[in-house]
Amino acid sequence: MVVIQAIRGTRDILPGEVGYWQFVEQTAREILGRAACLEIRTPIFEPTELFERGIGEATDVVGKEMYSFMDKGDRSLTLRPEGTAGVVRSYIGNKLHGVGGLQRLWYVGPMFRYERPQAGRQRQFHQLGLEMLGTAAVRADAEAIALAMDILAAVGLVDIRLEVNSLGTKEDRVSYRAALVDYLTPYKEELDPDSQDRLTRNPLRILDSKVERTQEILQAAPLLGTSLSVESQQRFDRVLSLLTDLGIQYEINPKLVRGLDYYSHTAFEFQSVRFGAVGGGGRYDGLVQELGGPETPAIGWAIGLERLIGLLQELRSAPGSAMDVYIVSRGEKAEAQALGIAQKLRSTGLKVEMDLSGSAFNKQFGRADRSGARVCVILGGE
RNA sequence: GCGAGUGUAGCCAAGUGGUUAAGGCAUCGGAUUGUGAUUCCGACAUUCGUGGGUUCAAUUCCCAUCAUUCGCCCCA
Repeated sequence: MVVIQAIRGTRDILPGEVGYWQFVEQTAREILGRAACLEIRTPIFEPTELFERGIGEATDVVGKEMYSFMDKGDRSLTLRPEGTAGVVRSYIGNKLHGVGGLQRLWYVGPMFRYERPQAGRQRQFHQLGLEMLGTAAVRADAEAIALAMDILAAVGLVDIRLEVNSLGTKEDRVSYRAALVDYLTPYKEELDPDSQDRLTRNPLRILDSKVERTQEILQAAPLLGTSLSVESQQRFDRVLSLLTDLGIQYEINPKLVRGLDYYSHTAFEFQSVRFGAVGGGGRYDGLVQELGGPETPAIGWAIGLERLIGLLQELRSAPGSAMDVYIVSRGEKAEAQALGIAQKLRSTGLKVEMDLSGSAFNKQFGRADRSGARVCVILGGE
């Protein structure tokens, strides 16, 4: 028999690890719930077109990482590569904007990208995300960031660096894009091949190239900040000042450009040493309209749970719950009684494990000890 | 999609072109023992990811394939 194995890039979250997941999810649920955020559960697959229109066809996520397939009705479907597009689709389709303006929606669940697995990267991974739809308030930007930082801190990740930047408006980016292309074009031959390609396709992404020579060239390049309109700059300053008021440390990274097309104004990432970004987000004022909804400003973020938990595992052991009682029994009569007693104790709220082996007492005691139960019930005699 | 490494039991892991593939941990069975600890005995890979090739002979050499790890691209 050939053993069937998990699909490449997927993995099982085994019982020994699942405590971390429950802990993180519960922490997030509490913090977000206290902030009037409502959970939303959307399908894990959507029409391919949703992501093409929402995320942007020029992005790598859409261009080469989508997990797409045709269904029996000849429709092109895609396993969601991120959460925002689906939430926005739902927001529009269910007319959630009619419910009274602002919606703070959060979600957690699997996402899929067809890539080579690597440290901190899988084909199926999980994200926790928040989308605040229907507000352009500067305070919303700070609130969204603060909630994410609260969650990271509450699970114990204190050495996460917050990087922020402003991408300005669409118009700001158009003018910046032109300025950047003007600057880089004379150096075209010296850029790495990827960046040369991006020069026409997606110039802003050249900014976070890791190629040394490319970064040298960028030293003197114009910065996004210089192309911001006065209004955009003022808006950014107000966001920063709110963060400062909240005591949230941040670093401005003028080269921070997010990978998806829909961002504008505030963009941010939560950086770790081991994985790079464990999460990130930003404002996406144009997306809802882009997908056919009413003009709706919005901001959101997502955190990668595999990465978050990977960091957490270095800091603490798995949150778990030992049994309260371990029941040992030997002999036909005692064994028959054991089950009834176990059920009775469980009905009172105790966590009870029953030994089913029927082996010698000292063997059962050994297991009772290792179970971590505080009490051992012994049934049967010699 | 590209580059490099790895693939021997639940886990860690030695090993060699040729009779029975070390060892440790864990597990299981049993014995001893007034502590569930220790000690002792026993069990636990017809087989070395899979398929093919070279060879008189391959776990060991070659090829392919799959998986996995790390890096690039990109991102969570």
